[in-house]
Amino acid sequence: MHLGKHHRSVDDKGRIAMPAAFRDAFEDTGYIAKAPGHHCLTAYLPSDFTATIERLESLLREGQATQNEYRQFTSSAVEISFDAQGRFRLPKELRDAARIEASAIVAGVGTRIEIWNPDLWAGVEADTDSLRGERWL
Amino acid sequence: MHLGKHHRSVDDKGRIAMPAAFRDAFEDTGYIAKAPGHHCLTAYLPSDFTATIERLESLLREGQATQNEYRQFTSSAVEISFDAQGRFRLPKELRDAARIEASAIVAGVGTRIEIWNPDLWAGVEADTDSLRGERWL
DNA sequence: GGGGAAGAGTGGTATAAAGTGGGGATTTGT
DNA sequence: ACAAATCCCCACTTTATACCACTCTTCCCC
Repeated sequence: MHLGKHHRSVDDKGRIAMPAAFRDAFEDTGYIAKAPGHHCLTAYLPSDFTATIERLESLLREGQATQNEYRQFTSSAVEISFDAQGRFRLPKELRDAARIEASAIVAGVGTRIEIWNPDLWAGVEADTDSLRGERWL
Repeated sequence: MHLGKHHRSVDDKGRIAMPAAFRDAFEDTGYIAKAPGHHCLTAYLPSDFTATIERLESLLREGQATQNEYRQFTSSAVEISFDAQGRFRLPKELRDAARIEASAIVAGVGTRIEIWNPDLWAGVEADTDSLRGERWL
C-alpha cells in the first residue's frame, strides 16, 4: 500500500530520487510505464508489473484488448534501477510523454505509484466536482 | 520479456544497432521475419523462432493455417548475426516489405521484438481508441 | 536546549558503454 | 574480370553509469 505525495526535483540527466517511503518496497529494480491516457507515469514493483502484463496478455488472448494496446504499454515500459542515493533515471521519452521537466510529483496511489507533472497534478487536486466521499468514508 | 522503444538509424548498408537492452538476450544469432500483415518485422530469439515455427506447423496439421501462410512466413525469415558493435544487417527485401529506409523503431513488445517504419509506428501510438487501461491497470 | 549522528535529497565529475559512420579487404554473382 | 554486395575492422560522438561531495532535516542522546 503506497501513500503520500512527494515533490521531487528532476535534474538535467533525468534523475529522480525515489521517496524513502516507497524505496524500501523496491528491492533492486522496478518498472515504469506510461499510464493509459498518458497523463502521468506509473511505477511498478517487479511483481506488480509482471502481474499487470499477465492481466493484459490474458485480455489479449480473449480479444478484450488490442495488439496496439499491448504494443503501447510494453514499448513504453522501462526497467529502472537505483543508484547509491536511491535515485532512478527517467528516460527522456517518458519525461516528454508526461510533460515532466525540472520537477515532478511522486504520489502513492494505494495499489500503485504515479509520477506527475506538478501542474497536471494540481489539476487532479482541483477536481473537486467528482468528490463524493459520503459514499465510502 | 522485452520492453522499451528505441529509435535507430539504418545506414546505407542496411545495418541496424540492436538496442543494448535486447542484445544480451541474443547469444550470437537471431531470426527476423515479416509480421503477418507485413506492417512491421518481428525479431526472434533462436528458441522463440523454433517455437513459433512449431506452433505454425501444428496449426497447419490441424487445418487452422494454410500452406501459403506457412510459405510466406518461412520464406520471409532470415537468420541474423551481430558485428562487433552489436549491429545486424536487415536485407533489402525485408526493409522494403516494412517500408524501412533511413531509420526504424525497434520496440520491445513483451514476448517479441518488432521493427517498424517510424511513421507507421506513429500510427500505432495514435491509436488511442482502444486504450481502456482501467480494465487491467 | 545544544551537539552530534544518521538519513534524505541534490549536484557535479570521471569513466565506461552505446550508437553511428566509414574504409578497405573479401566474397558473390554476372 | 568486373561490379556489387558483404564482412571485418577502426574511429568518433553521444549517452549512460558509477562514484564522490555537499546541504539540510530529523532524531537521538547527553
